[in-house]
Amino acid sequence: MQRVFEALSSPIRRKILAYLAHTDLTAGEIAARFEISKPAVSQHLTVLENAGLVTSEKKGQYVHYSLAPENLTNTLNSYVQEVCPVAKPLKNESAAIRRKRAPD
Amino acid sequence: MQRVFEALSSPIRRKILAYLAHTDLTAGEIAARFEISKPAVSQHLTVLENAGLVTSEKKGQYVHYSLAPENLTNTLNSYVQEVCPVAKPLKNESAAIRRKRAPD
DNA sequence: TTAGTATTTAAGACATCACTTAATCTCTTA
DNA sequence: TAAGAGATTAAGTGATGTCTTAAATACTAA
Repeated sequence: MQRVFEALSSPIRRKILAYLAHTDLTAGEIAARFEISKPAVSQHLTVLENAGLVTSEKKGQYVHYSLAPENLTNTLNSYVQEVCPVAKPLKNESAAIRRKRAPD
Repeated sequence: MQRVFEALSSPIRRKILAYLAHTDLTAGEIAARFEISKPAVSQHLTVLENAGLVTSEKKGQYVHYSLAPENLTNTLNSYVQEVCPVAKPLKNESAAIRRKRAPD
């Protein structure tokens, strides 16, 4: 919980998550999308991984990073429910998406 | 967005929000629940207010703080939808709560 | 084995954050 | 008006976060 919110407090880290939401990327591919140094990006990736928001897998000399969406979703939704139990949980558009899925 | 996540990155500030989720409190009542100094709490309240997560109203010599649940809910839910558009948005229990409300 | 690429680790500089105490401001009430 | 309480502002200090460059590690391929 703490690590998740700490990880999300950085704009760069949120941007990394946004990239990974579209597709997996290697460390180098992620670093190429920012103007800061590779070690700096690597440190951000470590923070995200320690928060359980991304996973990494070494393939040869590359390290592939993937989004771990469940932890982010679960943490934020749980927190919203904890602090705002009576709040309208979602915007209409997302509610519409949800209706198309099988409710379990 | 940035201010919201920045505000939520502090355990003390999240705890303040949790208190305010139950009831409005004055600055002094909030400060009494923590071991840090009153000015420190006041600074945290400023951060929360600048993020739009709480509102304050001066009544006589007291300042009453209230949760502003909509901004928190909207920001976090929007963010979840942005990064995890295919994720199951809410836990079952909260989905149940939602079903009881009028969907608009 | 050697050179080159991908990535992380290490060390240190600099900025920002969170706290403290002291001072200030506002309001109440004797 | 003066004293006192509630709250914030100001100023300074120590801790934490984020960046850099340099070095180390791991893998690939000539």
